[in-house]
Amino acid sequence: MRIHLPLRYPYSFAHTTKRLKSFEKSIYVYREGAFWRTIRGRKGPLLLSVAEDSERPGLIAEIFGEADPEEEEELKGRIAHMFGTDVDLTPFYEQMRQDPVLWPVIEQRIGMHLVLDASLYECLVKTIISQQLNLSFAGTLIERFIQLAGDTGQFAGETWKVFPAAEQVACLRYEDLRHLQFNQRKAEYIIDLSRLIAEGKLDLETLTGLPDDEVMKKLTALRGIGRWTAECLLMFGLRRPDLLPAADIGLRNAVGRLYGLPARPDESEVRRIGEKWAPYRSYATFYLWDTLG
DNA sequence: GGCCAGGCTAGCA
DNA sequence: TGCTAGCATGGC
Repeated sequence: MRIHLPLRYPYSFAHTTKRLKSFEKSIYVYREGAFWRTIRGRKGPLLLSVAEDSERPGLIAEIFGEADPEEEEELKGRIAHMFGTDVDLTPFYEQMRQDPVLWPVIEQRIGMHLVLDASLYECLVKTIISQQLNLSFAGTLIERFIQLAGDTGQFAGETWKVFPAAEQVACLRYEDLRHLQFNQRKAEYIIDLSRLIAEGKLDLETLTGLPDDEVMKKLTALRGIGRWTAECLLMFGLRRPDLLPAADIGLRNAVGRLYGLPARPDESEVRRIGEKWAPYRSYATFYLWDTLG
């Protein structure tokens, strides 16, 4: 199945996928100009490749595996949402020109969009795993988690891992994750969350229609999810435009460095500096994180 | 070896 | 309501 996706420019596929290369593991691969990963379709795992369309402006997505023909429109919508193809960055850029410190950072990355995870569940689990860990080790743990709990798909003779569904993780024991070097509480957070979903007591998709503050309230009521994790889901799972995870250590470092502050700013200082980025604080955060490399 | 990581909870004042 | 120790382990 081949799907053409028109783009809203400015859109730089190179800037947009650059960040993904650092996540290259079993479910993310970037080769020959195309981004590859597995997703879950109605009938089972699918392999997705996305690249720039060489014949006309836009992206071209190819889907391998047993996709339901009636699923095409749905898949098109999902991929468009993942890659932000209908997001217009122009108003954000117009506003950021007013910030002489941040603008040069943005100007070097014109057309950089955010690529979302394939599901809210995947986003939430990855974010919980990443809590308080350096990104390198967090990536190692995510990879081990996928290898342990994820299933596999066969596509054109190649075997691919698929990010596990909540039902698969719900069957694990805490000690299974302990063996991967998760701490006890993180193992509990992830398995307990997965059990809630598998038992039908929590439906992350219902968050899609709620305003930011209600999403925050629902998520932070769950054990293991604090403000930072909820903000990350809003930004990286739901593509909400105006979040500022001001307590985030990486964001504080980036702001301190860029604005030439004598010491790392605290949360309130970041919030004060970031006020002028509203209503696009998520994008400002995303571009600032990108400066950390 | 020591300190820090794109935090959160539980326990205490 | 606000503060803090403890968590586990890699990276530097």
